[in-house]
Amino acid sequence: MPELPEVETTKRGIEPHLIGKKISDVVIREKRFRWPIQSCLKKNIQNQIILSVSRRSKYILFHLSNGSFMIHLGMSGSLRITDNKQPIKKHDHVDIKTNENKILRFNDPRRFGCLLWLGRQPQKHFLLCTLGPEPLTDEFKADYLFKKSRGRNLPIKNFIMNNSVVVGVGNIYANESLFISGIRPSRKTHKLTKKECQKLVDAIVKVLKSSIDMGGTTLKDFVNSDGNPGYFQQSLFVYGRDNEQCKVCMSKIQLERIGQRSSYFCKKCQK
DNA sequence: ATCGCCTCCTGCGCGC
DNA sequence: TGCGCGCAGGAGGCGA
Repeated sequence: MPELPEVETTKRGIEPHLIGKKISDVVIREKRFRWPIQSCLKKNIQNQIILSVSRRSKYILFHLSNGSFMIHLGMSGSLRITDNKQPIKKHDHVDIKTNENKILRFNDPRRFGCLLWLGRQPQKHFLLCTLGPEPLTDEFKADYLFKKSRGRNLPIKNFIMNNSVVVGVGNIYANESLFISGIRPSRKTHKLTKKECQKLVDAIVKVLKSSIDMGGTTLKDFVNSDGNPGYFQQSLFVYGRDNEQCKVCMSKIQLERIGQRSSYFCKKCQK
C-alpha cells in the first residue's frame, strides 16, 4: 500500500521525533522479513544518536555516527511514533526506543518490508546502488526517459514501474499517470515519442506531488494516528474503476492484466 | 542484456 | 453465519 508519497509522508512525520535522539533499546519480536533482520543490527544501532533521516526510493534511511540502517514498508508496513503505554498490537514486529521514552514502532502484517543495517556507505548497498533517479528531482526529465526508452520492447507501464528507470512509481501511480498523459499501459516503450515522454514525466510528477500534499494533510498527526484512510481514493481517474465511467469522456474503464498486474485505462482517452 | 514470470505473506471480500 | 478460495501488492531473483 505505501507508495512513494506515503513513504515520504511517513518520513516527514517521524523525523522530528527522532533527530538528535539516542536509541536506548531495540526490541525485535519478529526477524523474518523480506530479508531477515541481521543479528548485528541491535548492537550496531543501540546507544547511537540518530543524526538524520532521509528517503531514497521507498526506503527510509536513518543515519548514525557509525553507519546507517534503513526500513522498507513493503506493501503493508507502517511506522508509528508511540510510547510504552500503548499496547503491542498484532504485527508490531520491532520497537526502536529512544531515551525520551518514545518508540518508533514498525508494524508489517505481510512482512514484505525490511529493516537492514547498511554500514558506512549506504549508497553502495546492493538494494540502493542500482536505483534510477528520484521522480521529484531535476534528474527525471523527458530527455532522460526518452533516451532510456529507446530499444526497449516492454509495455510502458512495466517500464515506468522498474526501479532502475525511475523509483517510486507503483501500480496505482503508474495507472494514473498513464491516464493523465493519454498513453495506454500496453504501449511498447520504444514507440513513445519525445512529446509523450514529456507528458508522462509531467504526469508522474503531478500525481506524486498532489498525493504527497494530500497525504501530508491527512496523516500529519502521526503520534495518535490509527490508520490510513482512503484519502487518495476520490481523486483516482482509473485505478480500481473497471466498468465505471471515465471521468473525462464517460466511456467504460477497461481492466487488463499487464505484467501480472491490474492495469486500468480508458480506450478513448489513451492511445 | 532484456523481459516476463514467480515468489514472499496476510487480510479481505466474495461466493456458496 | 461460516468457510474457503482468489486476489492484492513491491520488487528481487531467476529462467528463457
